[in-house]
Parts: sequence; structure tokens; C-alpha cells
Amino acid sequence: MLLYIMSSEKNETRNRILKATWELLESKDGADVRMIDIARKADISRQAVYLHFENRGDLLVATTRYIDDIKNVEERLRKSRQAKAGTERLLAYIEAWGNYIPEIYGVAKALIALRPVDGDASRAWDDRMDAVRDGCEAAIKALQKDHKLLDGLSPKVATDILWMLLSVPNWELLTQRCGWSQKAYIKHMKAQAMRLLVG
Amino acid sequence: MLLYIMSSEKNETRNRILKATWELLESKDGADVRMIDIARKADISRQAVYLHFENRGDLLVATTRYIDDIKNVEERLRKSRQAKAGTERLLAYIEAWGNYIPEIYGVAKALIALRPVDGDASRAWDDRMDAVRDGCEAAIKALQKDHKLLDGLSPKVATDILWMLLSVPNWELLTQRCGWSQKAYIKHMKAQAMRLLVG
DNA sequence: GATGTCAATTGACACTGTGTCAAGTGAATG
DNA sequence: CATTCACTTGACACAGTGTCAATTGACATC
Repeated sequence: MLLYIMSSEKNETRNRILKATWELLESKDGADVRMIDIARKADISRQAVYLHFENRGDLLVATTRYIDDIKNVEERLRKSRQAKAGTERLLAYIEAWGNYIPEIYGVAKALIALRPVDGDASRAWDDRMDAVRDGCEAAIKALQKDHKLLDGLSPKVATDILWMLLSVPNWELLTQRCGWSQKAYIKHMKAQAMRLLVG
Repeated sequence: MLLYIMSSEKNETRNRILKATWELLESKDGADVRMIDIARKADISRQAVYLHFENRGDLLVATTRYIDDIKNVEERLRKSRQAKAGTERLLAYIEAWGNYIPEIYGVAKALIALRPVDGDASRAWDDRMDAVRDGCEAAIKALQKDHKLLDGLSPKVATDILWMLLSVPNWELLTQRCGWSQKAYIKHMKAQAMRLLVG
């Protein structure tokens, strides 16, 4: 307990930086969030940010971890794994991940924007997407076990398709540019997955 | 004829810059192509690039136009519009656009990367995507006319779905990260469109 | 109460890339 | 011969990232 408080106290500034980063990335729809903006929001000097994070990429990566912690992704996705029947599980996964996207969208956008330039950001984002792919793969495996996978579709290809369907750019296109509500997005994604994967 | 030669001669350097930009964006998989790289490849000084293009965004936009001209997009897409039956037309459009993506991929990537920062690049890319959407909409309309549109699907939603399916990020995910061949990509996209839209 | 530690501050600076400007060159045009 | 045009060169402003050295103020320890 003492240890917990200590580390919490010690990381107070660090957490304030992470929170500031998150909030700025969420609010400013663009990714033109500078280090100085973050510092100002966290009420410290620009240089002090570098006492806690090596560079911009490092900070963004840490921010995604921070959000995961607070939003408790693991918990949510675990629930989707409890569904027994293959199709139920597929739908539960779509619901869990699909509803998580809007919560990380701000950071995701910044990370994607940094991708061509920053190797760290690139790796961080790819790692996260690989994790999503694992989830897709597991859902497809469950489908296959129940003999519900569409005829002529290999698990690999089915996983690829589901992964594509649930990508952040697709969510962005449909909800931000096409004006779909989050509810409509989830509904249609479920319907599409059923049509494309379940036979 | 004289006029043609004159303008061609006059624009020789301009075309060399466009060609250099294109080639660099294609070759360097990243988008870290600097103005000086382009200038060097075009065999002129960095500053001279600004005699032909206002800024980086302007140059990138002009490069997409240049590629369109050389690759003759209009011609290709027009062919897809000649198909009479709704489903034929849908498939022809997927084939035409789907096979065009790899040819503009390098520039597309650079333009997308610039999006959060540069307003010009943003607008340029959005314009191009709007044009694709128009193509999708026309294909869906043709489908509807033939009473082939899946029951319960509005033309708007159907257009959105087709647009999403044929997006560049999806192409990137499937062919670059999942290792699909271009041929497999086209085949599966057609199959998916049929499942999702045709009833 | 002196000492040391530690987080943070301040001001300065190097570096990169974009975009601008002024002066100059060299070849073609009239 | 003078002008024009595309281009060159060198210099510079500006923005953003990342680094460094010297300093401050709080807190802990002996």
C-alpha cells in the first residue's frame, strides 16, 4: 500500500503529462499537438516533459498504454471471449472492439500520422493492430470449431477480412465522413461480418 | 502542333519535377521525401522547385493529376460505366478502381500522411476520394435500377459500404500487411461486394 | 542547522525542413 | 545590343524537436 502511494505520488507529474496528451489529442481533431501544448496543459515547462519521456513517439506510445489502463480494455475484450457459440463470440468481439475505437481515436490518429516519419510510433501502432488481429483470429477459430465458417473461406483469409472490417480507418470513414452513428456502425459491422464470414 | 511543342518544351522542367516526385514517393516506401530530394532527382536547385509549385502540398496535388493523366484513369473508369447490367457494372468498377490503387499508392500514402498537417493536401485527397464515392454511388444506382440491391439496404448506406470496401487503407492492409496478391484482392473484393450489396 | 538529493525551471543552442528573397548567370529572343 | 526568362547561389526567417548547463526550492538525512 505504501509502495502504491509512493509510486503514485512519484508519477504524479508523469500522469499529468499523459492526461494532458490524451485530452489534447482528443480535443484538437488534428494531430498538430506540439510538445509545448502538452507541457502547458500539464503545467510544466516544455523541457520537463523530456525528464519523463525520451521523445514524442515514446510519449504517444505511453499514452496509449495509459488509456488502455484507465479504460480497461483487457477486461472488456475478456468478456467477449467468454461467449461460447462461435457466432455469439464474433458478435461480442465486434461490439467490444468497435465500441473501444472511439475512445482511442484521438491517439490512434496521431500515431497513424506519425507512422511514416517515426519508427517508434509505427511499431507501437502495428503492435496494437496485431493484438486486434489476434482477437479476430480467435473469433474466427471459434467460428470454425462450430462449423459456422463460410464454405471455401480459409481461417487466414477470414481473419484478414474481419481485421480489415474492424480497422480504425474504416470506423473513421463511416462514422466521421459518412455520418453513421456509433450504434449504426456496430449494427452494420455485425451484419456485414455475418454476411461475409458465417455460412 | 507548334503550340503543343512549345508548351511541352516550356513545361519540361515542371514535368521532370513531377516525374521525380512520383518516382521518389513510389520507391521510398516512407513519406519522408523532402523537397531537396525531389530537386536533386530532377537535377535542379531546391529553390527552383518553388518556381513551378507554390508549396509541398501543391506539388503533391499536381503529382496526382500528372499520374492520372499518364495512367489515363478517366479512360479506365469510363469503360466500367459502359457495362449495362447492374452487377456487371459493379464488378467492372471494382476491377477498374481496384487495379488503379497500386499505381497511385505511393502518392496516396504521402498525401494521407500530410493530411493532419496540411490543409491543401487534405482537400486534395478528400476530393479524390469524393470522386471515388461518386463512382460507387453510380454503381449502386445501377444496381438499384436492376432491383438487385440487397433488401433493406438504402442506396446511401450501400454506397458508404462500397466506398469503405474500396478504400486505399483497406487495399494497403490486405495487400501490404496480409500479403494478398493484387489478383486475390480483386477477386475477394468482388466476392465481398456481391455478398454485402447484391441480393 | 548543514548537507545532499531530486524534480523542475530557465535560457541558450543545435538541427532539420519549409519557404522566401535578392543578386547574379547564361542562353535564347527581339 | 538589350531584354527576358529559367535557373543558380547564398543567405535568412521560422517552426518544432531535442539537448545542455546552471539554478532554484522542497524535502530528507545525518
